Amino acid sequence: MHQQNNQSLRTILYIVLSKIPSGRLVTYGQLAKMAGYPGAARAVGALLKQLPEGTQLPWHRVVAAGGRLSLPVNTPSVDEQRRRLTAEGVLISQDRVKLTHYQWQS
DNA sequence: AGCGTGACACGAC
DNA sequence: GGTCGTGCCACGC
Repeated sequence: MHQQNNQSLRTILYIVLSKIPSGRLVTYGQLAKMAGYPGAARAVGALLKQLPEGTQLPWHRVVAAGGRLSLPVNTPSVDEQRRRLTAEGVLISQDRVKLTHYQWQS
C-alpha cells in the first residue's frame, strides 16, 4: 500500500489494518510502512491505543518486532489479544508467535 | 512553533 | 537469552 499523502496516518492505518486476514499478523513497523509512513511504528501504537471500544478493526493482529505480544501484561487488552489470536488458530508461546509462519505480506 | 509523549525498532553489549 | 541507548515520527498540547 502506498501514500495518500494528504490524509492522516490514522485514516490510512484503519484502511490497511482492515485488510489483514484472520490468522495473519503484522508488526507495528510493517503496518507503518504499508500505510506509507515508514519509521512511524510508535505512532501506529499510539493510534491503536486510541481505538474505540467496539471497533471492528482487527487490532489484535498487530504485534511487535519478532512476534512479541507487546501490550502491557495483566491488562484486559492483552488477555483479549491472546484470546482472539488463539481463536484464529495462532499458536502463542510465552507471549510470542512465530512470524515466519503467521506474518502477512502486503 | 516548539516540545513531550509513546501498544516501536534495532543494533550494541 | 537479556538490558540499554538511540533513532524514529505523527500527534496533541
